[in-house]
Order: sequence, then structure tokens, then C-alpha cells
Amino acid sequence: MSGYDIRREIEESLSFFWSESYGQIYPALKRLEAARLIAPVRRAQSGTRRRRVFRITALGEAKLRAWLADPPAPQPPRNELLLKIFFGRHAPAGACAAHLRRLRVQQQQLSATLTRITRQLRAERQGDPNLRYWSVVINAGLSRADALMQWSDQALSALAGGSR
Amino acid sequence: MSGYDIRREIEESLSFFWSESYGQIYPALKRLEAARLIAPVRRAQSGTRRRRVFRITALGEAKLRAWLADPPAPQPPRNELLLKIFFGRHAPAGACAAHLRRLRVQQQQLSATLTRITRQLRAERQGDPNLRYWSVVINAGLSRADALMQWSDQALSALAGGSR
DNA sequence: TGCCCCATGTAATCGGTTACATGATTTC
DNA sequence: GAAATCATGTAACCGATTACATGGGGCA
Repeated sequence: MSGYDIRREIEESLSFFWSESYGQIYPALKRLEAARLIAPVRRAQSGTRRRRVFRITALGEAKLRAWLADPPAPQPPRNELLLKIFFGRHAPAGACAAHLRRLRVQQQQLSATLTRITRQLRAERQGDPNLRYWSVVINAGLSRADALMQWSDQALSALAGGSR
Repeated sequence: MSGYDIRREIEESLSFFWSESYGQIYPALKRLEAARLIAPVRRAQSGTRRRRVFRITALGEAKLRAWLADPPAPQPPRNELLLKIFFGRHAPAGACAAHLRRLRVQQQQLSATLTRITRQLRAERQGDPNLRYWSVVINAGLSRADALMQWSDQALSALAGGSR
């Protein structure tokens, strides 16, 4: 793929759990090429449209396998919503509830989107050996969204009522 | 509080959803003081131990309230575990399963810790008006941990078996 | 001709961590 | 008096986003 392709694909199919900007991608491609982990591919050129397409090398594949087997680094804990609720006592009345309702709506929408994608995948990618992995990832999103919706309901009722 | 106090408190009671380093805290205190949102407090000095304690000003409280009511920014999507599973087809056999089992253990431990904290809070902070907010935050952690454990079990069985 | 999308790339900037420098106080 | 801990602060560095510069190709 080209840098542009990579950006687009990430945006389209990984956006709920990953993102990259051009400022990361192009320098990374340069580094990967210098390290012989990817190599440029000659294209059937239509005109002289400049477009740099790369493929992974055997060395790159080995590195990728090693990286995939490496335990993922735990992401740094920073949850602004929880921080605001933690200090909720000092917030204007109703502010926490508003945050929670907003969260609920967002997660409801995300859940619907992921459900749609699941159906689409089952229909269009049947037999694809990647399917089981992709499904597992989608399910992570669904289960997270469900958990957040349940929690927000429970939190809303726990925070409802002034003094109790 | 002092910068040191702030660091310690965050480390002790917010660590599962927030973190700050001195490199953030001290410059921030300086900026907040310049903006009159916090002010230094004179201490009953025991010797001349240098220790800069601040309190929030009225202006600072107003800003804090406004910030608390502001919708929290959604955190940037970057989940390395899901990324590795997404490309799981290219990973060595068993690598994804190992990641999932590691996750399960971590979340099991976190869940136990949070349960302990819940009991402690109920015992020691009964009647504290912050309690309901803190409980809601703890419950977010518990519900997240439960969801992750359930998902990891389900994912492990979905990925078990070579060709199915 | 002008506009929009494709496409590559870099510079400025930002938020954040890490490592280090410094030194006071407490404790053994 | 040595070691541990309290305490403040900064410089170097890192990963990432944003904004910008540049220009080709297709199309109205």
C-alpha cells in the first residue's frame, strides 16, 4: 500500500480502536524502507502520477510476527470522564448526569454501527481466514459499549436525588 | 496541596484512571499561580523546610466548575491489544491466546483490588458527600474489568481450534 | 478555467515522560 | 553519619497532531 492507502484503511476499518496521522505515517514508511522491512513496488504507471506503493519484505514479516507476539503495552490510564465524575461534588448540579447521558447515546450509536459491521462481515467475508480475528475485535467493541451503557444507567440512578 | 502531595494522591487513589508526572505538575502549578487560579499558603513553618503549598482561589473554583461541566474530550482510540488481534492471522500460533490470558489475569487482579477499595470506602467514608461519586467511578472500573474478562473468555474459545 | 480529490511530505507545536540535579529532613 | 524519604524543579527527549506546502488528475 501507499501512505495514503494506509491512512484511508485505518480510518475506514480500524477507527474505533486505532488512528494514525500523515505526520506519523510518511516518516515511518521512510524508516521502514531504510531498515529493509518494506520495499517500493513498481506500478503499472498510468501517466507519471507519483504514488509510492510499498510491500512488506520477508525481513519485515519476521519483525511483524515478533511484534505481534510481544505482550501489548498497557495504555496509560487517562479517563477524563471518570476524572470529572470523581470531582463531581464540586460540579454544577446535573453536570455529571449530562456527561453520563451523552456517553450513553454515543455508545448506543457505536453499538449499532458495530452490529451492522458484524452482519456485513459475515455476509461479505465468509471463509476469509481473518474473519475470526476481526469478529473478536468487533466483539470487544460491542462488549465495551454494552458495559458502558449499563454502567451509565446505574450511575445515573446512583447520582439521582440530592441528599440520599 | 503541594506538587508532591498532588502526585502522591493521584498515585494512591486515582491511579486506575489517571496519572501525572512531576514534569507536568510543577510547570502547571506555576501557570495556575500566574493565572491567579491558585495561591500559595503560608505554613506553620517547622524550620525552613521548603515546601510550597497552594490552595485554590475563588477564581480557580469558578474555572474548575466550568471545566467539570464541559463535556469530556473522547480519548484518542489506540488499543494495542486489539490491533495485535486484528492482525492475529499473521501472528505465531498461540500468541493471541497468550495476550488474552494475560489480560484476564490482570483484570481479575484489578477487580479484586477495586472490590477491596469499595469495602474500605464504605467503612471509612460513610457519610462523606464525595462517596457516591467515588463509588460510581469505582464501579466503572469494576464493570470494565468484568466486561474484559467475559470478552477474553469468549475470544479465547472463538480462537481455539485451528481451522473452524 | 477552476474546483475537488488524490497524494506526498515537512515544520511547528503540543502534551507528556524520563532522567537528572539539588538539597532538606527523618530515621536507623 | 549513612540511608531513606520528602520535595522542587528543569532539560532532553518522544510520540503524535495540526497546519501547511506542493502538485497531479479528473471533471464540470
